[in-house]
Amino acid sequence: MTAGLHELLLAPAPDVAPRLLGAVLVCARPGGTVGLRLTEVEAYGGPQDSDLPDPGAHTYRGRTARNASMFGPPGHVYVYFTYGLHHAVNFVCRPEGVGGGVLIRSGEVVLGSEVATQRRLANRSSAPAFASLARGPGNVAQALALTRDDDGAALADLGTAPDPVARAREEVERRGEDTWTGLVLAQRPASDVVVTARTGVSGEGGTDAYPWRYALPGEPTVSPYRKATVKRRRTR
DNA sequence: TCATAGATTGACT
DNA sequence: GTCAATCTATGAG
Repeated sequence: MTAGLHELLLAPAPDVAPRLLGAVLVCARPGGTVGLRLTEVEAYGGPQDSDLPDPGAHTYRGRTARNASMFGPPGHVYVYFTYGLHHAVNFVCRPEGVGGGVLIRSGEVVLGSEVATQRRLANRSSAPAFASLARGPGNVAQALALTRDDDGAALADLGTAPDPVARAREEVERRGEDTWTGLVLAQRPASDVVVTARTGVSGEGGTDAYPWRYALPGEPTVSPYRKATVKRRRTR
C-alpha cells in the first residue's frame, strides 16, 4: 500500500518529483476533459526547504502576489504566467509556508487528445504531432487549459492504481461535467528514471548541483534539454 | 521610473 | 543557429 497523494506532497520536491512520473493528471473543464500521463517533471525547493537553497526557484526571494500559492498548503496547483505569453503548472508540496513545488514539464495526452489538439491550434498554423501535444511546460498548460485563473486550485487525490489511465477514465465518467482537477498515482513507481540538470534555468540553479529534472526514458513526449538562453542587449 | 532577465515557444535563416 | 511575442519581478538610478 502506498501513501496518499497529500501525504506524498509533504516530502521535499526532489523526493516527490520522480514519484509523479507515470501518474495521470486530469483536468475536467466545460470545454472538454484532458488526461495527461506525466513523463517529465522538475523539482523546485523552497527557501526554507533545506541547507541547499534553490536559486532557480520562484520562491527563492520570498513570497510575492504571483507565487503566493507555492507557499500555500500542498495538494494545490501553482500556475504562473511567464515571458508574457506562456503559463506553467506546478504541484505545491511541503507543508504550508515552505514554498516548494514540482513543475510539470511534459506528458503524454491519454484522454481528450482531440480537445488538446484544438487548444494547441490556437497558437499555431498547423496541428502539432501527437507527441508534442503537451511537450514543454507552456504546452502542458495550454493542452490542459490551465491559466492564472486556476492558480491555487485544489488537486483531488484520485488514489493509486495499477492502470492510472483506466482509473482516470473511470473518474471522468463518475464526476461528469463538473470543473475539477485531480491526479492518479501509478502503483509501480518508475524504476528507470533519467535525471539531469533543470532546463532553462540560468545560474547556479541550472547546474549539476541541482539535478532535479526527472524524465521517463525513451518517451517521445519528453522535451529536449535546453540551456538557459543568454539574452543579448537590445540594440535599440 | 527604467532596464533587464526570466522555470518558453514557434517561426525563421 | 537567431529572433520576437511582451507579463512579472527585481535592482539600479
